[in-house]
Amino acid sequence: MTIRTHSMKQSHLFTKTRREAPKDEVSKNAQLLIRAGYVHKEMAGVYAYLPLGLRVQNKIKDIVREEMDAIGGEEIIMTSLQRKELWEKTNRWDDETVDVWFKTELKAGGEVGLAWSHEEPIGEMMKNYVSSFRDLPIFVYQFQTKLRNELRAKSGIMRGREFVMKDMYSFCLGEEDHTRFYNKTIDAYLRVYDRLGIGADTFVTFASGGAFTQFSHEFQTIAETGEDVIYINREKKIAINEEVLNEETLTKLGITRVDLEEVKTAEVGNIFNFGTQKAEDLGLFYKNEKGEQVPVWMGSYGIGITRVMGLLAEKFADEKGLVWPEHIAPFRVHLIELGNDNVDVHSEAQELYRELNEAKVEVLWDDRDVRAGEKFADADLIGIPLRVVVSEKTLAAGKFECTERATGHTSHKSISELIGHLTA
RNA sequence: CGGGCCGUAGUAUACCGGUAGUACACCUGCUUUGGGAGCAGGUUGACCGAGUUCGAUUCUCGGCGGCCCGACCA
Repeated sequence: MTIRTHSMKQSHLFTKTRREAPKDEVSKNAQLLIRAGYVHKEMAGVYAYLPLGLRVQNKIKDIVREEMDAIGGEEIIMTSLQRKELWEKTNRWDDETVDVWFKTELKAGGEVGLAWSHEEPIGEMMKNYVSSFRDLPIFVYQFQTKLRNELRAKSGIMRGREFVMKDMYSFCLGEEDHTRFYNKTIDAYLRVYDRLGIGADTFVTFASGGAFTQFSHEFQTIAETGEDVIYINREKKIAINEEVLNEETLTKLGITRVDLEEVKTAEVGNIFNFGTQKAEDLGLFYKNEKGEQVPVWMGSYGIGITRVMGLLAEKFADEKGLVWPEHIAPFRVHLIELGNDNVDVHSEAQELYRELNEAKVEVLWDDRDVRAGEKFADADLIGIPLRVVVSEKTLAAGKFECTERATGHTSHKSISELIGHLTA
């Protein structure tokens, strides 16, 4: 699990909120995330993740990590610099074939590529570890920064030139094993999207498959900012990408065109069956029980971590700012202390902060010496699920004022009631 | 890569062929203190290069950068 501090004082946070978004930032996710201090734009399509943004990114990764581990994934990190020769083996070094390459040269001589995918390097690496049928299956995954020289970056953090992706690769004995794992991954992905709060809007989508299978599967989430158009059947919970929408597909899936609803979506995941072609190109073989040389059956499985974050930012927001789901929010509680010059209020806030920490509740404590209105506006913008106010009023009442960001619902709770509520 | 729009303080916006004004932010002081406070004072700016011109932030060209539409996303 990611190690991070549980809580922090807002006076310690170096980022600031902004009243206005940069004028040339049109996408909603970038506007909100920049205004609230989650990300910093370095250049078009390239964003830095600041303390709040990194916490959110890590929460998303944690959920994905748990689900990948649960189906047998082993986490690794591959390299960002990649060998030219490797990609020449599969004829994908050429800019004509792959048009998103960033390439550079070693001072010592030789050309290297900057990682836009890891299919080839990981297949090559596995030659070191796979030689017998006893070595398979292998499922590995990583969270890695991908670099893609897109002609046009757009949509804030949803389509950048540098972005974080979870990519998993499966290495199986043959089609049967592969299919079993492939289907397990579909279930795992659906659990991920459920836990991210977008399960109801996310559809497994039939898309063009490439050289080895008729279809690949995309995971598409209904979203206004989406770049894709898909056709969904809510009842059967299936969807078809427009690129494969034809009579043949419809017949195969047992539906007709009138059963389908056209929606705009964002692709949040994509999984592929490579068959044995890539292993053959790379020379990744194993010996079966009979001593025969057999190519490994490969698959790849991606989730765009930062794209999902952008999508969540857009989907969970209102006119005041971000409204993070509980398991994604950078903190669980935003503790607002009003009237810092009141010694009793301050010590009460300190005590609450201490007790919440002890109860393992992540808190952002707004201990700044600014006016109430500014604290409330910032809290709304930052979008932490529960706002807890400590002030002279709450001190007199003997209970804290607790307001849910999503609903605006306010209740008054004692420390023990609050902790009970949060740890229930 | 094709097409379009744009580039003025940290941010957002004005005006202007004669060296730039406002708001927020920031700094100082006083007042204020439950929904982005008030007053007073202060700091900060024309993307780069060339051309036209007596003079260019303003006009022209080029570069660089940003956003949008399309294409692309194997």
